[in-house]
Amino acid sequence: MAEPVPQRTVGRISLYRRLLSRFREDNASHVFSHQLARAAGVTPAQVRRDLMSIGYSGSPARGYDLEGLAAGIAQFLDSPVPEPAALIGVGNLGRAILAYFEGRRPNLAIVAAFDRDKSKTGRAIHGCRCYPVGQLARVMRQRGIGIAVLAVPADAGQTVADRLVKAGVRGILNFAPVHLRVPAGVYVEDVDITTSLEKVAFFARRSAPARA
Amino acid sequence: MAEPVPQRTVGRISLYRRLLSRFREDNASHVFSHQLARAAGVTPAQVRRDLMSIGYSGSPARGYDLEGLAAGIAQFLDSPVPEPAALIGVGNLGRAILAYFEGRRPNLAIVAAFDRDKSKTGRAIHGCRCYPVGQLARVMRQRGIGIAVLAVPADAGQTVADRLVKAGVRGILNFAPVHLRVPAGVYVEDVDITTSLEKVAFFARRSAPARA
DNA sequence: GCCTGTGAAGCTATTCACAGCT
DNA sequence: AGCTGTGAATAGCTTCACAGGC
Repeated sequence: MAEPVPQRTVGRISLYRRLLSRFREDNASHVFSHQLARAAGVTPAQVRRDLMSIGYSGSPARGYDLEGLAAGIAQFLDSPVPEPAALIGVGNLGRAILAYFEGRRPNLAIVAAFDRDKSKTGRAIHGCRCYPVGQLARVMRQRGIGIAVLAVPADAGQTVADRLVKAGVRGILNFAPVHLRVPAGVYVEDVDITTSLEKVAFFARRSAPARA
Repeated sequence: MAEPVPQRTVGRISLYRRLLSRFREDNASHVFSHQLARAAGVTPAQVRRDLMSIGYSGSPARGYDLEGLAAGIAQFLDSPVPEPAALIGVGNLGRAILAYFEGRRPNLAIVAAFDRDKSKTGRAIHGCRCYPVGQLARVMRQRGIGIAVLAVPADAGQTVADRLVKAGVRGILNFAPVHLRVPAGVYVEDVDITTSLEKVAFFARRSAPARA
């Protein structure tokens, strides 16, 4: 941990981990960098550099040991203690996100949901209890929640972000199409679906026409 | 259009456009680069360079004309003709995406949905007609669809991508947590929610503890 | 004075290319 | 022969800093 690991590398490490299961299914015990690279859509050198930067080593003869690598990634990426997360905004997108993460990684799970609409609160949705936003700070502190997934409309984004910061949030996964202004020390990762679709449309147009 | 505009710039241009409406509401007729920069969370120099790279100029005295800039961005980003898109995978996430884009940009709309589950096909969901995947190629060609949003499980991702390519797709917005192997000329933009959440957890942990 | 447009500098991330190992 | 680990080179992106204009 001498040098800070670049953000992109962290993202790819998470990807590599998911790919490992595929090699396990083939009853392989080791993978080479070029195999992982092919599966991830990056260059072999990139894979080697990424694994180097998290301090994991392979053997020139056999490549990377699957189990050892999985353990190495877990040690690098995962918290040793559970990291409960909250969802704010139980609309269409919020519910889809709840369903998406339901029962995935026990150590990194959405354990509470919040909405301002009273008709959504008081019950459980996809196995997750739903509270009114007024109880945000109380529930977050009580359950030790430091991570939030924000799936509210754009105009509510900053207001909710401010409340999250006051409640001690340390990281936000932001689906609201606004730039959030947060103090240093709070990490924000934006997922901007509209922009992503516009990028696809733009670059699709530039590419060579499929056929005559 | 002498030099190719970088991918990141295209993303930010899309963001800037959405921010413009906020300034319009304040009855402003012009914006300075530092205002846009602040709203977008980037540096003023970045804004100027981005606008330069799409060939739009402001005036040193007044900044950028709101209407002119909006028109300039539209000319750069948008297709002059409608660009119909398809959604493949009408699960929780797929339905949320349909709702999200319903009635947004008339020129860039999801006009057809596909699923392999017969119980979902034959009806309209969020105003979008839903077909069995078997009809993918037929409907896509008939309606001139060149853009696809992929919201299927990981194990179906590559198979569906292959079918899309055969049906003449030019760009894919991929929510499936797999790397898609597509021929050159097909643009793929990945949205990997699991990786994003793991990044948030990772960097949240590194940041300074909120308080004592 | 404060802005834009932009060449040049600076950074960060990726890829090259090869020594060393088996 | 073919792999990993890694310094060095490259490419790509961002920021600096200032000339030019109102």
